[in-house]
Amino acid sequence: MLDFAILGLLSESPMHGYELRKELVTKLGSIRAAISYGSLYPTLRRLQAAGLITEAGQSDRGSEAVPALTSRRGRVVYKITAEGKERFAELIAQAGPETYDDAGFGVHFAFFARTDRATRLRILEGRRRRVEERREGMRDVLARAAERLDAYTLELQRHGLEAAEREVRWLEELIANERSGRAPDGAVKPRDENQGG
Amino acid sequence: MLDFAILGLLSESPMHGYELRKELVTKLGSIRAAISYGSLYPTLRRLQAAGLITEAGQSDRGSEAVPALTSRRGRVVYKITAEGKERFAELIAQAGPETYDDAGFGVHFAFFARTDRATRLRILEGRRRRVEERREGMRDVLARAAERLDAYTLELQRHGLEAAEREVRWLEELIANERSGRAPDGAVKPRDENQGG
DNA sequence: TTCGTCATGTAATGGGTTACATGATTAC
DNA sequence: GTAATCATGTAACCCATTACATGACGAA
Repeated sequence: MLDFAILGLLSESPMHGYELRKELVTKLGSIRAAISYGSLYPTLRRLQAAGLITEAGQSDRGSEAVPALTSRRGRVVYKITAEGKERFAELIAQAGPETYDDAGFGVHFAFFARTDRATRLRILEGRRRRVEERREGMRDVLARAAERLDAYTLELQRHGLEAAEREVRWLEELIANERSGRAPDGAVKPRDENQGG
Repeated sequence: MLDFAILGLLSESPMHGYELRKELVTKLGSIRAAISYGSLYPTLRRLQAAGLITEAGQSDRGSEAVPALTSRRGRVVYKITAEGKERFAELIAQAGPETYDDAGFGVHFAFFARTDRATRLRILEGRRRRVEERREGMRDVLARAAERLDAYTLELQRHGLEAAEREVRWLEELIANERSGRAPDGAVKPRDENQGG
């Protein structure tokens, strides 16, 4: 999941770890808390060791003046490699069971702008089915075990059920939009969805 | 979290692992998926080793002597001990930061029927604050970074924001009910109709 | 010079999962 | 007597967290 998100962000532009973490918040803030450094930095090293990302040096991207000379420590800017792009393309094309849970779905959705429509549809439909199953489970409990459950437990189930129903409706809308060729904001999408750097 | 839930369920009635897992689903199904056996059974052993639960011995199904030798398979019914009850009382009285995230809040809420009102209020208010912070974060992103984000990322944020707003309203209702001495099932509480479209 | 923020990193740990492996009970 | 389900258990792993530790750098 982290691999996926990092590759995705670095394929938009080179960044250092600290910055990456902030971008992760703006991109995935609605589906998970900020990633910890204890997770982020080892992951960057691992991706680098695997040849999927590489240190960019300081030349490409000057939002500000980069300190001319730093000794050992200092910001390390990473950029994605050709292999990394390949790997990201593989990940973004996946649409299996692991793509339907909260985390997997969220990350995939966050990169839907660079996912082809057929894959988007498969993911949305898989996710819908998954949420419908959860919804049915909760309906079952409410129908089957309501009497022996206390008021708070019931309220929790009702709230969960409502959230599931709402998500299913949301997904149906998104699916309908995909089928009719609209972006989620209702605008008709341009033919080419690739974005420049 | 598992410890908490297991102690809570076993303090209602003795159960074996498999049964416990099913009860966990009906009690916590709205906040997390079913627990795996690879997590459940080792936890039971650990709780037993810690003296918080103990084997209830004779089965409720009338099977007699336990085969003393090699394979001691078969259902193992556990019940809570006095120490376990104490521990559960400690856990249920907690209302700290760890009680405000999704998992912690959900489990605590599921046992609200056995939590005193002051603690319920502290937890609900702490949770509300936590969700409000998330909500503000998402509002911030939408206000600050909307232009440079694609339609799907924005839709994800909007959906997350809406969910957070909804949860805050739900919590406010619950808090108001607690303050006026009503249970969430509407026993005394005049409950609104489900809002329509 | 001390504080706050940016920035990177390691060690220990945690709380689970999946895959594997087997035994006991029930329905046919 | 066998298939399905109930029931328990272990080993290996995974993906992250917290706590700790260092260091650069600008501003008060």
